[in-house]
Amino acid sequence: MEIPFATIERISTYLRCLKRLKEKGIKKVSSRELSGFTKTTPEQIRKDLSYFGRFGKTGAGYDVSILTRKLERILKHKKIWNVCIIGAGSLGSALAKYNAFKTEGYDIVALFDNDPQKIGNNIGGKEIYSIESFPEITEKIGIEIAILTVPQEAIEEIEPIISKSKIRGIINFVPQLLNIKTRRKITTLDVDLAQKMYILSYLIKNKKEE
Amino acid sequence: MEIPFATIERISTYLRCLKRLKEKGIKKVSSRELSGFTKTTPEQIRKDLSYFGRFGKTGAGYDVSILTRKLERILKHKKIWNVCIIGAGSLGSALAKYNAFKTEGYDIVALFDNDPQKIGNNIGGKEIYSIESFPEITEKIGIEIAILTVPQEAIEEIEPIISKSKIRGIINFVPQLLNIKTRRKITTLDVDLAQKMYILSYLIKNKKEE
DNA sequence: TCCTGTGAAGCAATTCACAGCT
DNA sequence: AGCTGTGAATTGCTTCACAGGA
Repeated sequence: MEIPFATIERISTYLRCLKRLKEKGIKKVSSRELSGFTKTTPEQIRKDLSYFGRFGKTGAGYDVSILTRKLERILKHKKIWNVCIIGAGSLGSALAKYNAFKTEGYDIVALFDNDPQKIGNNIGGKEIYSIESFPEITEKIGIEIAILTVPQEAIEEIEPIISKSKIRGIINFVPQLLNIKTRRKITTLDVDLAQKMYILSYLIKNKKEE
Repeated sequence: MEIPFATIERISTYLRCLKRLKEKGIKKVSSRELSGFTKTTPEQIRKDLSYFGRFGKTGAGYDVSILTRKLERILKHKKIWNVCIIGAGSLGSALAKYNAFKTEGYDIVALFDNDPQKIGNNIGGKEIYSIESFPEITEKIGIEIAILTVPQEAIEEIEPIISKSKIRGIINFVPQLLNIKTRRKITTLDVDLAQKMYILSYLIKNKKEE
């Protein structure tokens, strides 16, 4: 069965909420309660979960711990993913320091740049390596996910280097699609912040009055 | 007619591509050519555009300049939007320096923080103001969009302050939904980077072999 | 001939409604 | 009574196929 992409997006939201509930010591949650923390309906939550199995108890809702574990297993087949950042500019450096993903099991362990001035420096305890050593270093450390934050002009130089490596996934902050050959080989997810701005201003303009 | 959200997302991608083409001096583009820069089909592009009008010439494609202008008008009813950043931590500061939106007409002009140490400082030429002065300053400067990059714990303190202001749109990097009252009043767009990580690892795991 | 614009068809996702468990 | 899980109905989106203009 083909699982809708939107379902995957929502599942990761549910997981985030469940983790919060768990921290708060809450043991049980119903689809109705969970929907209060998201923009979805209880039916949608149950349908989404049903793609992957039966996790609830009829009449009683879901066990927070169990559901958390199950959803984690659905979304992550490794407990810890090593992640690197390509492009140690302001955004790349910030993400390295920010490191909001570590608690979720995505650990930023290295940065790469082509600026000799930067190479060897440390950002938030992570070393900046030369982009030339990308394939070796990533393989040695066991990095399979890269966050791409290079300037747009650098994209063409970078792509073949990534392509040669063992990288399996890219989060791409560069406002340009990687070429089709790269995308076929490596799963890429585009995050275009300028696009978000456009969308937001459209939504503001066309906000429904209530 | 109700315009699909996905259409709005794609339209902003088309706009980005058109701007690039314009810079390169390209005058004409067909839906087929444009689809080469996106993940869409020519039919989808034509359908998306048809929600808003007829912009092409049969047999000849689209005039890049004209279409750019039209799409900009669809997505932005103001030429320049002033934007502020709430939370001058590493992510907020990076976005202020990064400023990739300026060329798109979204200009970051101020930051806000609650740390007395930071207030008065300058980041990329933008002053950091006290969060207490948020409603006055934003109104004075004419800021209608805020980028929210505060730590999660600060959310509850921040929300009533934003609510009291003239802010109309929020790009929310905090991995938590704002409360429904705020969301009804202010258009919010959530950008959860940890969620992207989860989605990426799911996609890696379930990548279709070809 | 080439390309746009668009109804109609086809497909996919969401919502409904209820059976069944506790 | 309260809640899950899920076929069926519905809604919404995308793709098809073609009329019509340059």
